[in-house]
Amino acid sequence: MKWDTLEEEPCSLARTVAVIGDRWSLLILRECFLRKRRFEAFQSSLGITRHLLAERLKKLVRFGVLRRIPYQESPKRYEYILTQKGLDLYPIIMSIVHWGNIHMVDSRGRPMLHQHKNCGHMFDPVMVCSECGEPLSAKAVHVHPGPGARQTSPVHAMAADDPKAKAKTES
Amino acid sequence: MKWDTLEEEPCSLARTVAVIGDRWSLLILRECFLRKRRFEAFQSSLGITRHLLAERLKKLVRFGVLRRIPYQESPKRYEYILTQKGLDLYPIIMSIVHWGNIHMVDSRGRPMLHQHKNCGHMFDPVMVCSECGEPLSAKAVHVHPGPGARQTSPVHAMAADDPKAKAKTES
DNA sequence: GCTTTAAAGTTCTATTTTAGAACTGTCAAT
DNA sequence: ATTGACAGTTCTAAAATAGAACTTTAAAGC
Repeated sequence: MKWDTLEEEPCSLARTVAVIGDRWSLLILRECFLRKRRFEAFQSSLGITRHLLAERLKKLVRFGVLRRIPYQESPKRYEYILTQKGLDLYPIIMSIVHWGNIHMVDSRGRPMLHQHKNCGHMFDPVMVCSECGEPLSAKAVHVHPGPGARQTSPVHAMAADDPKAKAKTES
Repeated sequence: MKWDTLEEEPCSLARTVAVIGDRWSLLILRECFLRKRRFEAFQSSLGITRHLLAERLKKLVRFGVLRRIPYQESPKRYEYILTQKGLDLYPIIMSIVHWGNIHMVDSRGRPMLHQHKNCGHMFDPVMVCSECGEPLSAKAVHVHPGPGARQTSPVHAMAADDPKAKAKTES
């Protein structure tokens, strides 16, 4: 698969993976949510190569997740801050952290604890149904094709406008 | 960074990224949640190379996310099913899909819709506080070091038992 | 009996990505 | 005049991925 076409696939998971589904982007975003903003700060706390960091930051800016903003003139210096689109990644980050807390911690326990300012308590994130408020599980969800669904063919066969593509993948 | 040590870092996000943070794993897991179980089914619907698919399935089995189970004898054939640890990835998958639904869909609309069997409604996933039930946002959360937190040094400087490592990274 | 088909991989080379280190340009501070 | 901070860029070597062909076991069709 060509990864530069992943973002055009008729699948919201695939399109999001085009943005965050590589080895470094989620770690960079973790730093963003921990209020890091600058190139040197990212580089030194992650140990990412400068080359890759520059590339990933460009990609995140291109996708509108980060904004590159000058924080001083002469020499012109920039910092990277989360846009609203970037802030909206918070549930993804938190659900990843929570899964790690449950399934990947060692005997020392959790590296981080989270406190909800609204209620004051230490908490875990819980994913619930927007309609009834009950916690969600895979088995309680039924999936339907939406208006943007592909017709029949699998992802990788869609590119060419080959009239036989559909028949071929169904054989 | 060596990616085979990522899973030992004192960060639940990094440890989870060690499991799902590559280009294919999340797409494979999407298929798992859509009830796909077999090698050929994964391969043909994703277009992943057979080599990579075999590697990724091994990795997911090694991490306890999938279990490899024989479904027939002679010739012995196996299928891959989600463990409880794997099923617990559902909030991650759903939050990724939801972000894509909000920020990455084209004019045709969502590729998939989700119906909650419990209440019958089409829904979106919402992440709430386990203690007060309110929806979460990054700005309403305060982060504290937990019992498994690293002491002071950044990730990449922790490996060697070099007594100067700590001082060096603080300079 | 011989050939084809299916499933679940394995093996091979070519291409792309990433790692690791050094280098650049602009300015402020010493 | 030199050093250092910051935000990158440029290079080569190593690793990962793509793409295709090959393997094994056994059932099905002729």
